[in-house]
Amino acid sequence: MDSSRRRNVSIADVAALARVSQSTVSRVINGNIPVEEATRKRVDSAIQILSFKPNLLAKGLRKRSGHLVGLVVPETVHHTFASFIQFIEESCLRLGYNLILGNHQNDPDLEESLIDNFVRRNVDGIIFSRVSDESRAMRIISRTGVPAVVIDRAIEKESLSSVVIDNTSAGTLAAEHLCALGHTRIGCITGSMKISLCRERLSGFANALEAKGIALDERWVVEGDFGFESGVSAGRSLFEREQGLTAIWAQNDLMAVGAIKYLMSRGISVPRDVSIVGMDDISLARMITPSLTTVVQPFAEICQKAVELLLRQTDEKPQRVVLQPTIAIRESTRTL
Amino acid sequence: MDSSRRRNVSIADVAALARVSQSTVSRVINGNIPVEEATRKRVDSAIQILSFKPNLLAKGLRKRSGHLVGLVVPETVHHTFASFIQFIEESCLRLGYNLILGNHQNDPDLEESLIDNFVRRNVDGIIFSRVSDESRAMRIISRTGVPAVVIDRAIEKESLSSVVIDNTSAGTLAAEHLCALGHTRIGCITGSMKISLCRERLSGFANALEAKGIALDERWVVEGDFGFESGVSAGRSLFEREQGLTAIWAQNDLMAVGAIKYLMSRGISVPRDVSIVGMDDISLARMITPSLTTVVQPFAEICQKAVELLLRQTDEKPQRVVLQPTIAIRESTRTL
DNA sequence: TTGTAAGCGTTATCAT
DNA sequence: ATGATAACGCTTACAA
Repeated sequence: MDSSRRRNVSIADVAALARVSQSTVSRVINGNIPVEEATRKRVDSAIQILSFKPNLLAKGLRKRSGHLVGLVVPETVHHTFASFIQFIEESCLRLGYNLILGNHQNDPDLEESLIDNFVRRNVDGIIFSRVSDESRAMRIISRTGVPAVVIDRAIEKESLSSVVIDNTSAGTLAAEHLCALGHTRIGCITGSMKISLCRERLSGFANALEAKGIALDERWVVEGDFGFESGVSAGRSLFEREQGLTAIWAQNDLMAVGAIKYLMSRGISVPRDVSIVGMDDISLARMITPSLTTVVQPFAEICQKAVELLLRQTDEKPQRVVLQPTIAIRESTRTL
Repeated sequence: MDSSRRRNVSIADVAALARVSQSTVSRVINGNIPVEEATRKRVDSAIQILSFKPNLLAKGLRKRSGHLVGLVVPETVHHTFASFIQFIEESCLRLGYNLILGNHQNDPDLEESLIDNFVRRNVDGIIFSRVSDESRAMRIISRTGVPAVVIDRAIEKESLSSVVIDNTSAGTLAAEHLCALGHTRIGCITGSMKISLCRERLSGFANALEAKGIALDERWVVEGDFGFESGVSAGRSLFEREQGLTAIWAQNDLMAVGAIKYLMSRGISVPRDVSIVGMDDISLARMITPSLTTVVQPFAEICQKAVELLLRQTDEKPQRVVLQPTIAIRESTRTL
């Protein structure tokens, strides 16, 4: 079967077979403009017979809307991003949009070219999870006027819509859980302090502890980079010299798991000797032993909200949606 | 800045500014047809001035090629699929193609509509990792004549190109490693035996053991479904009654981790009491304690090959590329 | 080397 | 309610 350069069956073929004009076929397909029952039937059956599927490039070109949502992430292997991709694709599909995906590897040039490509495909909007070069991305976005939403990490400038979680509240949740278990010597492994959400998490954590009369000694706070390895090193720097810590909150699960890895390598037992709380609730959290108590991000809602925001975005001013985290208590924490 | 329905700057604008015809502009952009140095300069500067970016829908419509690769996966949260997405996107981008992504959730209807959508976007090819309904997918593919490649799991019919690993050899690798450590009472947790690759892995494993004079008792083989939970149950059914097993190969890492989870909950130590080998080498493998000895799949090469195969595919007959796995030895196995 | 014009497959405007 | 026809923004014969 020679299949290489077959001409697509087009609206014209349908029109010919149904003995109507192309416009009528279009009307039948889109169903917004009235068309007589009899002709509709003829058209419908012609469509069936030819198994006609309207070409989306032509439609997108004409309507200046590709029925396409672009998603930009730094990479896809991290569970967090994989979740975003999953849920965003689902939400898009539900609304009849397809997802076009790009990872910049924290390379601003790559990111720029991705955005460019998306725009050139008449995407109806772009969702960013992490931006490698804020100002540059902003510039392109505002130049082209494509709707955009940032998730997970808020942008400094208020010019873009975003869906984030209440990071202060995340810190509070972790702190209150550990306090309730009777811990008083509590440490924290943060993400990069350049990132505002990490600072927010930390201050929520510190304030909640303080409210219980517990001080967060600054030697007990160590900065990581959200990666597994940085969790290992952070664990080392917290426990190499004995400081009497009995509990740690890591600002994401990967670092929590890294810290656990270090502790176990030292023969320190979790949770008998030290309680660990993570954040994100990636699937890994249930798989390790001990399973990880963690502050859970509502990934599904974040994504759904983001897509809604993106596609409903008439020229209104940018919105910011804030969702609340919860906490899942598992085996890695216990009463002192 | 009113940005909502601005007309895109088009090739016509460039032509006007450079005082040439559209075709000349097109020639300059695509660079295949000779054009005089002077005019090229005028056109180039006009392009700069207007910061013209050719619209990809128009181009794709005209050329009957969206410069787009479709990727169909069952879901994106599993590390395996996340890896595929990552590497395939990279490979595509390197060749100037964008990636459009869809997850069918093992729902054949959804899968069909995804494929349809992709075709309607004039994709240059579709890569499948797992197919939810083989025959149906096949039908659509061959009806539309779009190039397609299956990765990770070979299709029964030889009508499609595929990139797979040598699963027999994977089994051999696992078996030989465990034999070398002196184990003789060795079990296996397989994926679904309906899947041919699982049967291949098992026979490779069994044959290699046999070659060393070791029998694989059929009570020591239990079937899982590649999920974490099934690894837990498989662990249970292998160790609930004492059978004296000292080593296990799980056909993927998730099940291996599940088995470890079960063993630890029973107070059985890995690797002191039981050695465990996984397969895939997902990032999790290095993160758990003990880190997991595992048969590693060359994800990056698989994806690169798949994209190459897909895009180089002239109307030749379907090809099958087989890649070799290796083994990474870590903490979860030790000499008996 | 360059320009003209047709075509890719839709939708939208304007008649009828 | 339906049909012609001009866009949408590009490539590609065919001419010049």
